[in-house]
Amino acid sequence: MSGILEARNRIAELMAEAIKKAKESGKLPDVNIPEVPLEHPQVPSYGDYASSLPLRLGRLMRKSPVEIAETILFMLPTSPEISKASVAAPGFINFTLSDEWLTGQVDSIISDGDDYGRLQLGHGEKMQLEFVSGNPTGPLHVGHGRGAVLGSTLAEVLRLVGYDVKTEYYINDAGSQIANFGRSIYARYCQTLGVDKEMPEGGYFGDYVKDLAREIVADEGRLLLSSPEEEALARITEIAVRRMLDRIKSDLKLLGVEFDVWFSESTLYSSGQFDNVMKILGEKGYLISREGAIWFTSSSLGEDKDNVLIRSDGQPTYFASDIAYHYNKFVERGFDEVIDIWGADHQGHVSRMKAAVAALGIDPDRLTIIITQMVTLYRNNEIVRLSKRTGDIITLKELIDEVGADACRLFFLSRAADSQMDFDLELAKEQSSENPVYYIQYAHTRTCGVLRYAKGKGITFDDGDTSLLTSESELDLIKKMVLLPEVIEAAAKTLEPHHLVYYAIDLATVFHSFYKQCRIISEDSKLTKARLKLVTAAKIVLGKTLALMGLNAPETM
RNA sequence: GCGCUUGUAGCUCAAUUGGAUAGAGCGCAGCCCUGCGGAGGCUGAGGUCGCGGGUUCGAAUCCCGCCAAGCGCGCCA
Repeated sequence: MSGILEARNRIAELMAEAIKKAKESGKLPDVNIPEVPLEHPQVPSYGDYASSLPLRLGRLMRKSPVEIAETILFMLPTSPEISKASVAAPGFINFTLSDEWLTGQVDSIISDGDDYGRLQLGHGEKMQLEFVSGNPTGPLHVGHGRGAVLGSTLAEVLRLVGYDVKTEYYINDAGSQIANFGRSIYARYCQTLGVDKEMPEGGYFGDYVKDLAREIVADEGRLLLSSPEEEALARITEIAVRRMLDRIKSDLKLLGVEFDVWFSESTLYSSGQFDNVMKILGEKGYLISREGAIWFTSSSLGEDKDNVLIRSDGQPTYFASDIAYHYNKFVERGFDEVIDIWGADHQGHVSRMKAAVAALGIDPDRLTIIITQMVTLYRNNEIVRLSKRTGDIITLKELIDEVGADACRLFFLSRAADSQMDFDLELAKEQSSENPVYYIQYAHTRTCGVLRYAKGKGITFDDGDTSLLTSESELDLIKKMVLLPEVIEAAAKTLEPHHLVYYAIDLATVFHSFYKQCRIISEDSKLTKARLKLVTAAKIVLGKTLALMGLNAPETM
């Protein structure tokens, strides 16, 4: 366990011990004590941790919270982590971490190195994280980018805290939309070769469809015109989907997002898993035949209506294959927990998916669905819906090309998933020099610069004594560095990695402030060595935070 | 109409999940280079936390009711 969490636990233990002793000696009534709450006071002068436990015990114990707090404080054992504990109205106990403990953490961070922040929360539990999963019928758009950044960051965080995480992209390569896409490509293919062929109704009219058709013409020539239409259609669909997927993969790679598994929907059918799951649902009595279709009786599970699984034309719906897919995740592949990240347009699907999982006899609490709200693009305060270049919807690639991958990631990451976000393209570019991403990265390059300079001067500092770090800006920096494990813990528990962004900005701020305040390499060789250790540790923490967010940690800028 | 999500500084967003004086970036008004990288540091102005009730020691946070925005409500995915 990392330092700060040990210290925090220690404080909770000390309090529990104090209360126990107070109860035994009759100074406090014998009531059950809830878990000790510990938080960071808003005002730094109050201390590093505060507990409101006395306030909560007030009613239970029928005593004034201040009195309870004073009794606990009186009984509180001393501990090297804590230099000061005090009572504050209306019933808080405030704790200050000792300078000795804090400066000792610098050495501890250095020895942890890249493992700094590693926790054991997951205990190797098998967890699957599915995200993006955009249909291979078109390029990824901006909203997919948000899910991609959230998902990939979450995966890193959850791995770091001890989950066995697999990331997965579900490829909807079966069903009516794929058929429709194939017919659209086929029509464009024919048209490109001067053969009259109408686009299907509700087909894909984007320019990328024409581009794809032209690519296929370039590769295959007129060959497919001579095949029977059904055969040509199948072949063209296959080629087009593969090409679309390649493009999706490369767009994601630009954002630094890669997947462990690309799962094909059509394998659910070819392997018989789909039929098996339908059979199970039928045996459990959740299927009903009505109006020529087969329905999932979700209303019996508290949903507001039933849902069609097999259409009257015999074709399964997307929902049906998604049920089979989730059965595959939990039962066939044995994931303990599954997290799906979906766009806002899928939120109507959430509760019925959970109902379906429950119907299959799987505890629906093992499935967590995160909905990311919409991204609205702006340019100079005007909403941008369509790309000037193609006239189509703005693609993820265009966004990355325009603002850069790091800025793109940081921006997407800095908003909680459930709040809609506005993304002003001009602002993102204009501010590029003032952008938080550069501010954070610059802090990292500064650590590198100093360490380079020290190395050039032949300074070694393995024997540096960190207890010499006593100035306010040094201790403020250490206090912030020490918090990373707590931030990671919070991000993992709430599945909200946006905390990392705010932490990174705070960390960069205290580092820049320290850098301004303290001359690192000076005539005082002992202090120089101590400060170089501090800079080394700061580099580790900044680097780790950037890496977790999937941002570059440049040595120079 | 029903469901989900959101409403916090001029703008974009946080708030350790019920805690003490609600914070940051941008923007705005100033100040700081005799420094290892100024892509930096420091200071200031700016808030009825959408509105109204309620719950309790304590509410931006929980409950109820309004108002507003986004997304759903298909034998599309």
